[in-house]
Amino acid sequence: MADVAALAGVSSQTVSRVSNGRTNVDAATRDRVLEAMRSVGYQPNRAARALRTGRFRSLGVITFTLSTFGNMRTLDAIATAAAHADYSVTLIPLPDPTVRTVSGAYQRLSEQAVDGVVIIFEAHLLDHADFVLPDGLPVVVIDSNAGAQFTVVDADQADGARQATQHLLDLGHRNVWHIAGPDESFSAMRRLDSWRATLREAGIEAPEPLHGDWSTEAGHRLGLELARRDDVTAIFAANDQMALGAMRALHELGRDVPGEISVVGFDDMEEASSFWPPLTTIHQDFSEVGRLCIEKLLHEIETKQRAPGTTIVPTRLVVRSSTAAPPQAAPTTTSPATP
Amino acid sequence: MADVAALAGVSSQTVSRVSNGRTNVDAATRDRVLEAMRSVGYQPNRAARALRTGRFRSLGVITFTLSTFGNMRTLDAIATAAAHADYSVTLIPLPDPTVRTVSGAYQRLSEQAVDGVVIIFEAHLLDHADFVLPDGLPVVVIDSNAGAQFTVVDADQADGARQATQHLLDLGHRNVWHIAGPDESFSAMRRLDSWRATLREAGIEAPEPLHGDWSTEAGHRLGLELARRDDVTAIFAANDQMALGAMRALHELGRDVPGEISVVGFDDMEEASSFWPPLTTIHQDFSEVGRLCIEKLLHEIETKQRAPGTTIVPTRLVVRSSTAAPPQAAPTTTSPATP
DNA sequence: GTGAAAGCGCTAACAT
DNA sequence: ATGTTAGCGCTTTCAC
Repeated sequence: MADVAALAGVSSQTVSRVSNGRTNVDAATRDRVLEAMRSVGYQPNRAARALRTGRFRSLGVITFTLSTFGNMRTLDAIATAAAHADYSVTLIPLPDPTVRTVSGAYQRLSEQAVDGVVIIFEAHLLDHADFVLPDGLPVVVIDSNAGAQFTVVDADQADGARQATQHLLDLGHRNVWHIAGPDESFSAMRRLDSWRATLREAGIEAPEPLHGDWSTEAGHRLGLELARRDDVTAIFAANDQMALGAMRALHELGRDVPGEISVVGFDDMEEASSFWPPLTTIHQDFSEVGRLCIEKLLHEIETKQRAPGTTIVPTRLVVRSSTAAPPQAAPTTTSPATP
Repeated sequence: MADVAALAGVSSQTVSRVSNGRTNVDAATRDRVLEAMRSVGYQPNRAARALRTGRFRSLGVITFTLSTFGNMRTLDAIATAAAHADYSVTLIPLPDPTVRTVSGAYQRLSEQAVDGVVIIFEAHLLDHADFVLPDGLPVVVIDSNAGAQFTVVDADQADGARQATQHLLDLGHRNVWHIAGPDESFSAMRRLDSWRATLREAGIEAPEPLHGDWSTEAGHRLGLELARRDDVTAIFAANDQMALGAMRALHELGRDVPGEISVVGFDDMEEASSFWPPLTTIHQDFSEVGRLCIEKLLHEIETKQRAPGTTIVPTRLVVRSSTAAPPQAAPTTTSPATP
């Protein structure tokens, strides 16, 4: 910077002003400085700037795994939205809980040079003693019910599960079986609760749900169990991957989808429309969730005000070919009451 | 830091030494400092440290999109390996090329506070005038043929494509059609070249390849074309998603897989084993690619020595149920020559 | 083994 | 519109 200042015949302060796009610089001076910057190959030092301003212009994203479809899509949206606001995104992957306890790494997340963080996992896990967020660091949480304490952004899990279950009921199914996600997942529990509530509203006692870990393998294993029973005509899986695994199990056992058994997923991953049969599922707008996260987070950073509360992004049913009326359902006959 | 020093009754210098784990500190003094740190809630300031040392302990990952399976998995592996070495990972998403040209953002990537970068896209795109990497910044490239100039780590695309094609040939297919990736992709071209070469070695003239953009939609569209021809018995798709789309097209047109037409993919994404039929594909070890990237990059950063060259990670064929002998192939009869 | 002094590159505050 | 001064929190160097 000193070089640039010398070359342009100005003070380093003026160089700083030009570098930061301040307006109170004479046009001619600015050009001279710009030219000097170019010839010297000047590039601001972020560390020095951060040290001085106390701001890193960087956001942290904390997550256990990137390997689920939803987390990845959300991360993509977050990175894009952050870049748009000229913030960089620092990934803070967490080893799984057990390993973490041992290693004691990330004891003070605060060492990370970030102005705020997005957390993509259940907030109650933050209670771990060895996982400490610095006081005052703005935080936005996805997939959580911690709205009272944190700023939360999430897709409408409950309504999505309701739509899925209701769709099956509307088709004439007498009951709907559920392949749920793991207990620790807030979304999994929301979907499960909502599925059960929807059945109850229809006067139906929900069967015992099966629990998987979101993987196709779990879906396959659980699907095999369901496929062997002859009273099952409709399955609502808590995500597309388990739905895919379940459909594979159904195919293996020669059960026709949707002729004998209907299947609905959740997520609407890109591949879902090419599964066989194309999967009826609940569409989640991950991009919008990611975008809103950054919007909220940036707002908290800039205003220095916490704004706890929950923002819900709608989900919607996408009907494709994995659902149909149950085999034993009588065709919809014109009731005598209506001509 | 000054607070800690005062509380422990030592100089800030000693606090620094303890903070950095230097050995030349008296055990008693160290304990006193540690205790003081705890009670004050001390946490080192990364910016100040970076300013002083000139090192950020952060790695950048530059990529166009996270939405392809391979990029995602690679990023996951990179983040994990980097965290292991106590480096953080900064995501540097690039808007698509056209937008980039307009915006002129990322003109100087160097402003990012990173010690080195991993680039997950074709290196020749670096030639764009508005995309400048600072001199001397260590770089590792994935998916590239720029081994002479950069350090490159990649899966063995050529051998994978060879195995896929040969597998189909070994099954008795007289020819193999190819759904290729986009021209700009180095891996796509490697797979295409290798497919063609393998056919040529078998004395077969390769048919005209079809080009998709890696998406299931493209696979579906191109699969429809292929499905309508009656001379096609074997398809090698350049990734699993296009293979999935192609299988959907085949199902829609009532063509049996693998009875009438065999399909092979590339990537071995987690879902592939649950596609219907379970997909025969080429397994890529993304974790190993990511791990090696970081290993190489860290080595370059620490030694300050560039080490151009290409490291290849093996790929392997995973046979599942989407491939079989062609319908018209005569059963393998015992040749008169062998008893 | 420990401390004092200096300065990394930048910008906020004030002065001109 | 531009310059001067000071200092952010740390580590390197050198002295003791």
